[in-house]
Amino acid sequence: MPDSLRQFKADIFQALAHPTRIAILEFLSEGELSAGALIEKLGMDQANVSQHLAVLRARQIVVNRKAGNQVFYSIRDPTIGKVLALMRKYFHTQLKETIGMLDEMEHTR
Amino acid sequence: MPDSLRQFKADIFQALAHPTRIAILEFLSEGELSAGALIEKLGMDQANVSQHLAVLRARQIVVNRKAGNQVFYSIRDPTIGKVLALMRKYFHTQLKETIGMLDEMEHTR
DNA sequence: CCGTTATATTAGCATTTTCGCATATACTGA
DNA sequence: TCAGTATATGCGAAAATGCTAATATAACGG
Repeated sequence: MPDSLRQFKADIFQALAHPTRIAILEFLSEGELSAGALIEKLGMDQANVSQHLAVLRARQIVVNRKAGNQVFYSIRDPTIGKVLALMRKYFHTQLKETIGMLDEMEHTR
Repeated sequence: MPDSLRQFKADIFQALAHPTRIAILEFLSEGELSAGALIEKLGMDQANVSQHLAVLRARQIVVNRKAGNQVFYSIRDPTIGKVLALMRKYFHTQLKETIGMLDEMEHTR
């Protein structure tokens, strides 16, 4: 595989590599939301959220729709939602293993 | 979801967000490889590859096994392989859409 | 046209990442 | 123990990222 394709994938992962952007995508995975609604749900600064949205837009992970005064965001390809769901599963496995390890250490103390 | 969990996910994505590390994981998804074998397949500097392996190790995405002189790496959880496979699919969709768009532009020129 | 609301963009700064190079560590066989 | 091979680590510079504060743009109601 040419490196440019790997660069493309790396760029997508890079876009996902921030807690705020993950939060944004988790909210959006339940449906379209306005920028303002996201800002409120996240409880973060307007400019900050807008910048994170710009990152997601640049990678075409989200698309936006202008309606009068507001801008509504949604996830462009549901595959991204699946990636996040897989990540959730991965996280649970990792967590369980860690707990198991701690448990083991407890017993052999 | 607490932000610390999102930070954890973000850290995993961060670890995947580099073309070289994606290449490493794609090679490893076919099975265990020694550091030297990876360096040869990648055609990159030894120290550089070693540093990327360190990133993947720190996030526990890969594990290593020492055998005499060499160190063999493998992917710890197959879920990571699935994430990469999904990414491949995502990439194809995106590519097809882009081509379709270009095609459209061609016809309406 | 004006003030207000919603959103985006810019600039400056601190932090993090990546790379190349040099060096360190670990194991092997003679 | 010594030379050689395999791998890891430390360090400094350059580039990318993220935050805050300020400013810009766009649409609305009056």
